[in-house]
Amino acid sequence: MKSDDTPAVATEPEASTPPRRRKAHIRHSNEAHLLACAEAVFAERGLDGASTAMIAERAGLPKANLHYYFPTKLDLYRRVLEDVFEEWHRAADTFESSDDPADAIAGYVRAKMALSRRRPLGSKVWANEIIHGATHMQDILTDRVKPWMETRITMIDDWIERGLLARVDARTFLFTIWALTQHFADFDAQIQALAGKRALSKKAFEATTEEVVALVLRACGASPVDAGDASGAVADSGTRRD
Amino acid sequence: MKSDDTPAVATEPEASTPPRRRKAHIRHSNEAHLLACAEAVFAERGLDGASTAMIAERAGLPKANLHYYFPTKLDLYRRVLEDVFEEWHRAADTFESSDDPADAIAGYVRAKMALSRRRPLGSKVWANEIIHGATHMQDILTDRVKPWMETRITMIDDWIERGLLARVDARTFLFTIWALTQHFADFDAQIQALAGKRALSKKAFEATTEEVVALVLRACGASPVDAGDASGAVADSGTRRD
DNA sequence: GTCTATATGTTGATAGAC
DNA sequence: GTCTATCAACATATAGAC
Repeated sequence: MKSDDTPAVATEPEASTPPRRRKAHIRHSNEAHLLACAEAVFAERGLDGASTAMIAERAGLPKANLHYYFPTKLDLYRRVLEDVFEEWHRAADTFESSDDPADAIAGYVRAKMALSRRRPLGSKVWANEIIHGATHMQDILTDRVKPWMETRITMIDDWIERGLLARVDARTFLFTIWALTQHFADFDAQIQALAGKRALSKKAFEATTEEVVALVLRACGASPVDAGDASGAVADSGTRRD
Repeated sequence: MKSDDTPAVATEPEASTPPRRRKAHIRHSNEAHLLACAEAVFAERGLDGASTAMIAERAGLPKANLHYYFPTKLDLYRRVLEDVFEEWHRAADTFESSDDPADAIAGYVRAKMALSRRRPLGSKVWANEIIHGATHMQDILTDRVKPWMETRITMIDDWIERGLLARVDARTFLFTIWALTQHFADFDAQIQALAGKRALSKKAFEATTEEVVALVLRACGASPVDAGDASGAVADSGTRRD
């Protein structure tokens, strides 16, 4: 983290690559490496807190080199946001994996949790940008996220009409899934401070994932996909009345 | 917002106030006004993105005056964080308002949603700080939030053992409530972009609040407190099985 | 495609007259 | 308690030799 001499060489070009392709490869490899380092620094410090010098240092390149590949800091930031969106979008496909609501929703929640685990830094950059007004990603939200959301709302409303789901507000329900799953990436510092641990182990994260799946499925009134030990059921008193 | 001449006079001192008290009043009033302006700028831009010049300008005071009241930017930032925590802590008392889990949980969710509505900027400063590692509030988390959480976990586990709640992981369930309720403050830019609206009206926010209450109560297997039109019930097929 | 040196602006913080 | 003038440090971005 505070390394004064990170080598950070990103996949050396092969010896026998022809000149054209080698240059293209260098560009591609340096860009990818810079993007990864930028994602980390933007996640840790935010757009304003991150300096091009910090990103370049982490990448093991001189600052001028960074500006050679990405003319301005904002260009680099935009590219990071777009990358994060593309991965989110791939995970979002899970929603269509099944026509059974419990299946589809559980699958989506698991995919989102896995993403929070695998790429928490991207989630943080995204969250940070939205908190500060989403000024640099209005187009992504309007042109890409919104259309996706509209189709899923139709899907959910259809499930409700067929009696497969409780009468939830579809939009609020989708926000629920996002808020919950991304919380484990964005707020991990708080989770660690309150749980007194350094970081969640793979096993603990999987347990938490199933806990979240169960919470979400109950919240929307979909029955559990596979009955775990005691996941979906109220202890013994069923639906209580006073 | 881009006003070049915000007056921003915070409650003028009364004419007949004795000199001592008047000076004290000036200090108190200026500090409070600066804290409010700082909260807004920190929320919009983050710790690094916010400059003392911006905060001072919004407060209608020269920058040197800000540094007279708050020696460093970090001092000011810390005070904002502490203020936000104190209000959060007051809302958290709602949890103890009833021994009935549905009552207590619904009340807490409503209090948290009301806070998100009334003071979204504070929530954003808090979220921003956690995303970037919570380095300036480790003590608040450890000394104040964690003890609060431990007692509520005991409470929830007790409800579960008495069969009043589904077998949820208490910690994850509390994170669920936080993630969900704070989402409507922190991510409002995304919500507005995706809903295509400027901002949620008071009525719309209240409807969303009840939707969230219903989701949370179902998620933890507590029965609804007061049966609304169709809030807590699965449409007609009850707990479905394939 | 790489990198040293530098131009130009902004930042947090202070000095010191009022 | 107020505020103008100022400073050293650091920011983004570029010039131009290699």
